[in-house]
Amino acid sequence: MAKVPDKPTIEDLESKWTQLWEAEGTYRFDRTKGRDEIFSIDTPPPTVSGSLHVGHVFSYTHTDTIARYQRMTGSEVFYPMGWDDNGLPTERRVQNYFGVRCDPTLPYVSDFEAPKDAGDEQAIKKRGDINISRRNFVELCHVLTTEDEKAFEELWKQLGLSVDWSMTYATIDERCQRVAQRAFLRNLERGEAYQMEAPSLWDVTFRTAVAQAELEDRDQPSAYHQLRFHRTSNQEDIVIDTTRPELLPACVALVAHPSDERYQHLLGTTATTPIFEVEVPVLSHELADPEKGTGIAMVCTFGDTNDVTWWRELELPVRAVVDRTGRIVSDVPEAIISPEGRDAFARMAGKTIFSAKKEIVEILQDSDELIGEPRAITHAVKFFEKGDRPLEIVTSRQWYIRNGGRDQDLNRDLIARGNEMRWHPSYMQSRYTNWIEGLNGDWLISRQRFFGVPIPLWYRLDDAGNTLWDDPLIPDESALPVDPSSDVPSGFEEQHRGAAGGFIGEVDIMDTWATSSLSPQIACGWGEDDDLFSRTYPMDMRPQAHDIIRTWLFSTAVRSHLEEQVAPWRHCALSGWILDPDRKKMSKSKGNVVTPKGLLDQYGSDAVRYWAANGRPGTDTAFDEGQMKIGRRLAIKILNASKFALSLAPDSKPNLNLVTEPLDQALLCRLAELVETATAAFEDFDYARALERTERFFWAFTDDYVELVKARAYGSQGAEAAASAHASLTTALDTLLRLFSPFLPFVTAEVWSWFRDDSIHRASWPDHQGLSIQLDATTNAAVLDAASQTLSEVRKAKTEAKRSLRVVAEHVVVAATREHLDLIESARADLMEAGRISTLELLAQADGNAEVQVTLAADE
RNA sequence: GGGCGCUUAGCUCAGUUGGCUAGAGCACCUCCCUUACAAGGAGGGGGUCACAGGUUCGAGUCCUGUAGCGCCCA
Repeated sequence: MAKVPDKPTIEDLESKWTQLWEAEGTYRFDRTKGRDEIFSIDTPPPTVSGSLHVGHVFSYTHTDTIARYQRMTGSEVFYPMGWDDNGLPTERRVQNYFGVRCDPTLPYVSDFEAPKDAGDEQAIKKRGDINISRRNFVELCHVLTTEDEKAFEELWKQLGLSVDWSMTYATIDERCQRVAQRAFLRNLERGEAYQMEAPSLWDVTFRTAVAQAELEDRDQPSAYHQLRFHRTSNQEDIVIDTTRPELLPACVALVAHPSDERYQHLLGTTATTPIFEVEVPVLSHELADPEKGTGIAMVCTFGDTNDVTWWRELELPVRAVVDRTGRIVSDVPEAIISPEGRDAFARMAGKTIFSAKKEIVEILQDSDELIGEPRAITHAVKFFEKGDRPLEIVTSRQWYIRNGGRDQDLNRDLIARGNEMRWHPSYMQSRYTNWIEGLNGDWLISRQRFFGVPIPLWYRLDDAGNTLWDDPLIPDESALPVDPSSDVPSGFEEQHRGAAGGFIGEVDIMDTWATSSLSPQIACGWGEDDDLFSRTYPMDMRPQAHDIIRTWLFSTAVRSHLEEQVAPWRHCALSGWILDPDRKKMSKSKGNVVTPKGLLDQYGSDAVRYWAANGRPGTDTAFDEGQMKIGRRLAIKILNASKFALSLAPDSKPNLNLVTEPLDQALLCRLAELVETATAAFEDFDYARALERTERFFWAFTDDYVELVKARAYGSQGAEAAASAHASLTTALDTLLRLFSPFLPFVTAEVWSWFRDDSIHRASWPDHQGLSIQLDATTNAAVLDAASQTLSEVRKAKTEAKRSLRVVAEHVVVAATREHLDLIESARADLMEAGRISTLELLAQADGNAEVQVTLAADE
């Protein structure tokens, strides 16, 4: 047992205690415990792409307070940490850092060495990018992410997360790949995964399909172009407004609202497109907006998602003119037959959307088919959330997982899974429900990227070398993970790859969510460690930010529903965001991100945690160094107050039998109330409330109670009275340290070590009933309030007289009800000593508030 | 346009079954080197709880509407 230091300090507590916790296995998970004894936490693995920011510190601290609380209530906490290193950010860093490009058609080179000039921008620019195979590319990704993971782990340790660091995983490691591929194959087997030639939103910059969850609308300047469509006989033209005149050759129909009287007479007839002279039907559909443009729209392959709906529901043909690079295709669509039409198309072929639009506008103007000038408008356009060019819609073969977007029953089931989880705060559930209700398609999981988990399939080639997409070659589960670009399906040899009668590998990888949606399965050892799985799944808690409800939370619920017919967690805790001082969301793209390392060094981890834990569940919180300063002050105060209590009563074990003084009993009574409140708050995942109440109690404890009993504790009223104060002080200290320990793990561990041999972080959470049951039934907690209030009045009198607090109060008169005076009477001796009162007179009056008159000693 | 939240002191926020004479910290002002703590401590000023109605003995709290802000989705 360490001695109480003369000059306690919070400096360097982090390095001391992280080492001790590591050495003693304080947070080690004991997997022999049964499911009922375990509290399992599904930490969303942070994306390892350079640096953490304070938002991570914020929300992971929230989780850690819950983990620590649960551990103290006797739960065995299962709290592994993962790293999400899939995806674009890593891929781009690898490309730039090493100067390489992935070419999935290249063979794997087993003795490939990372370029020596990695990180040297100029050298890389000079030599140009090196093309390498996917497997070699992924290996380079590992080189970088391993470094990042180390840095992350160090920071988390410094922050004091009570994670079992022996159980980390990375979403691209071999086990995660195996889990992701196995889950996919099971989905495939049950018909939940399927491939389809379908229109999908396509980012021409990233050359990849984009899922519904990754979309965002952005207002873009555009322009309505008014075009004439011609009728077959000499009737008047149909005038339409379009923002995409370059898609005119892709036009397949005109569509008006069924109740729009202006166009009733046209429904069922046909019209021909200007310039290209293609005959298209005039149809009706609810989605045509009579308010928009002229009220009748041109349907193309595919200008926007409405076009896709119309194509599907009106059974229209496909007439694609935009390729995946975002350019007009070179082959003239078959539907265009007129020589003029074909010439016009030839002028657009190969051009970008932008240039093709200029070209067609010119053609339209020259032939007088464009009415007036284009009219500028602003409208919402779909973007990939990470992209900077509007998405195009292309038709391609992609893999999907059913998520209720096209299936009413599944949709309902998934919404119902939301009721199996408790949401913190509860209103967040409606975000989940609303998202599912608004789905209009299944989950697109194909990504035309390199760094990620490959879709584990091959396809046969027939004797003519055509790919037989519909009957994929499926690996045995025991062979997973596989990379179809370098591994060979059973029954084939590498030489058969790409050859007629042979096979080809699927080149796409899975969406990063297709792996990270399996974090409960990954963490709990699904299919790898059935024993662990049965003890930890479904998990108790999943914390996350509220912006990923539609992505991460939802996709995880989908996988869990499909695989285990259960909700993945019992509690979803949603944390808010960090706002900068201008109340803008902190994000890398805004460049207003604060990195946490400096803050942890400057204020101490406990102080930063204090700030974070003050952010209420689900509530956005301003970044506020002032709060960290307060946290730091609180930590120091705990050290000093503890030093005082322990130096007065070094050997005193909390023993409530010794607590005889009414004031001391009153304190413990209030303490029991505090424990009850803090416990209830934690049970409701409201760590912020628990902290706030504990802190409020603590300041009142040091300001008033400690001051009131100080003299008595030094022995001024005899041994028995002193013992009562000692027992009360040590009980309060012992309890407060436990209540603070989830928030301030370092300073509480430090103080605990001054008088206890065990770890406070394995100690039990205080029990309010255990505390109150030992108190005298006649205990009146109001004694503390009355004494504190009176002391405060005496101090006020001294302060207002601009005198020192040490000055003697010769005569103090308290006028109050008999009842109130009785309270003061029972703390009379303490009050007189704390206030340096010579004569304390209690004056009974019938009613009214207590009044205190103070006569100070004359100046010396 | 739909959904969800927020609006309380100059700032950041508490206020959880309606009982408040509305609180805390920061900032500001005054005072005090007091043997746990000057990286302290003791005090003070400061609010028609966004607005308008309603329910109630009683509303910051419940209901309705309005406005502004934010987020998510069309």
